[in-house]
Amino acid sequence: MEEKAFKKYLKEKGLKSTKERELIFKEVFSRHGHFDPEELHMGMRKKGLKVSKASIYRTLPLLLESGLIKQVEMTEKHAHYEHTLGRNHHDHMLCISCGGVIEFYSEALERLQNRICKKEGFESVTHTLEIKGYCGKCRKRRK
Amino acid sequence: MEEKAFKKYLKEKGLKSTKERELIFKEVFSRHGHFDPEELHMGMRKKGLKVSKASIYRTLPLLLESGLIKQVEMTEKHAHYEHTLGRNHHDHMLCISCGGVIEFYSEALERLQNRICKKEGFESVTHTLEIKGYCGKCRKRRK
DNA sequence: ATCCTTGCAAAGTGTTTGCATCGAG
DNA sequence: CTCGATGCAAACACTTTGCAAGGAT
Repeated sequence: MEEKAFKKYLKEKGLKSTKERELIFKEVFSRHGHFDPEELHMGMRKKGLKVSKASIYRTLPLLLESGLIKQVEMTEKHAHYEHTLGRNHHDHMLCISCGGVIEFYSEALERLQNRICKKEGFESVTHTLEIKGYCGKCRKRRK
Repeated sequence: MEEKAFKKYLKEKGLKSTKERELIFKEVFSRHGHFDPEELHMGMRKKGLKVSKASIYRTLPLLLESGLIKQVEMTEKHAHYEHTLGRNHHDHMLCISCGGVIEFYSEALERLQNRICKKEGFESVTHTLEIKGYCGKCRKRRK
């Protein structure tokens, strides 16, 4: 199991391997799809494992940092809106190295996405695409 | 101005056109990028317009439903995670209505993205695509 | 006159934190 | 023995709601 990876990460960070962290780790990896902290807590509770929500909330960022889980639905914690008149859509490329942002728009990409949505019976309202990598300048610099 | 569209929407719904709703409408459309309820409230306050936060929170869903604004970067109000082991890359469709998540993968989409990156001189490392909209079930329910 | 809307403050959610205690190293 | 970790409950930040008073139709 990749539990070792987690323990290794904890050790490197000078953090401790505790029973609770182990239990949380197992619960996370027993799941197949997405989960939120609450679901995780309930899942453990049903199995008779008693770990506080606080520990779950404190452990998830560790799993995140260690790369063992990832966050989906980059939820800002509050609602954001924009009005729909006169703004056109674009996507982003984010340079990991210099932090630069390239905005781009591709008609072909939009069309392809729509086709994929149709296949799933999904009605697209909006989307966010972020490609992370290295921009032209930084790529040259790295060589 | 599209203020008429809003008034029309209110009328159809049997709701009233009030001074507060008008002010909120104007503030929303005076903005160019994204905003959150708090920013909106502060913006109005600075102009000496006094409308309660509650009214803002009650008016935004109306603007949303009327299609005059859209919601960005927010589907649910809590964190979601998934673990990264043994799972291959996939993207997500998020249902705005029921919170459901559809995972999908498209080879064609990946290829197209790579092509776009190449054109920009960008070296892609990873990406996240989230399409927000209405899933099949919710689409039917809305009709 | 009716019934929707407002502002306020209280109640809800989801998440974070202070503190006393516990336990891994 | 030493610090980090835990559980609990209080604190937080954002959003929703109950209620009495006000206002649009």
